[in-house]
Amino acid sequence: MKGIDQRVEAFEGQLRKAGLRMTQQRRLILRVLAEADDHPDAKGIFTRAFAHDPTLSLSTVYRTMKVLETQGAIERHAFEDGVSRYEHADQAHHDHLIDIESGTVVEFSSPEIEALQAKIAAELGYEIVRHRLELYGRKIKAPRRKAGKKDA
Amino acid sequence: MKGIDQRVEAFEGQLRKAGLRMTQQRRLILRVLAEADDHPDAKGIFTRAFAHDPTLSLSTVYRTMKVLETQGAIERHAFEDGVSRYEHADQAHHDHLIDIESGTVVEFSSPEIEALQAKIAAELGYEIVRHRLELYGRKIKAPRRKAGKKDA
DNA sequence: AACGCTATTGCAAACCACTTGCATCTGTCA
DNA sequence: TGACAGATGCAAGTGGTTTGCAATAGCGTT
Repeated sequence: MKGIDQRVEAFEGQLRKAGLRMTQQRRLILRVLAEADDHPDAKGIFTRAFAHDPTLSLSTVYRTMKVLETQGAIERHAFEDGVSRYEHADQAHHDHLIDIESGTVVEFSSPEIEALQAKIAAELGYEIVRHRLELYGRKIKAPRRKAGKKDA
Repeated sequence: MKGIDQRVEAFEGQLRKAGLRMTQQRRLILRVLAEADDHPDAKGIFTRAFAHDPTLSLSTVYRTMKVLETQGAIERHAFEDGVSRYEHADQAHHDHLIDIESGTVVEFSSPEIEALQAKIAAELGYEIVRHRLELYGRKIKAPRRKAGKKDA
């Protein structure tokens, strides 16, 4: 991990500026998010945080996620399973490829696609405000390997 | 309209093959869908159909949509507003651009983007099963005058 | 045309993810 | 330290969608 504390700290300042408070709960949730390398949903975040503070409530998680989202600290995604999933927003823009068998989410980005999107929108008389691009696929079974390398 | 009855008829055969029945309700809902040129949600479909048959229930609409989807007769989309919206599936594949101000849905398709998606997925070791691409944007106000007063 | 089997329907209750009202608690800042 | 507005926990509420159940109605058969 790289600088979870700094992240939390930075966010605290951001909150202050908005007249909001840095509470224990928010600190905890922030930490959980910073440590997550997947895309957990509210319940998942709650579970992880609850382990550190059994007084935490699920509504606080939801409320916190809303605050974090409004502050631009996290991004919310709703994949096909319907629930909202979150990830911290301090990374470059990217889209997602979801493994329909394992649920694993892989991130990718494609400037070419983005450019095409903008072009298409423009042709239709629109300017893109945001977009949603999700690929649902399955792993391609490695086509017979010749020199026996163990696979990942 | 172009061949709503044929569509309904064709679907009836399809149902039969699956051991399912063509009921009045399904006929009605099918008709409503065929006549729709937008992307109505369950409630919308229900409202339109209810006007023709006040005994119809919302649960039947939901159940029917599920049947239709499984049979491949319609496609279900969940845009950002969260509710499921439907459209009949007898048209070419396309994606959607949603006007964030009016909610209007514009359809478009881009073989180039699809190609890029496949390429990206392949590079990640995946084959795409399906995808979701939605552009959210706002209409560009016609840039009539160039030098000077910005209206609004 | 009536029969019987079972898919389908309507209704109400259940679900689920998420939100909210309210009384209490707790950051923050003077 | 005190006061006040923001934040929390709990429970109840929402809104979209699903489901259990008894009644109904397609559809192949007689």
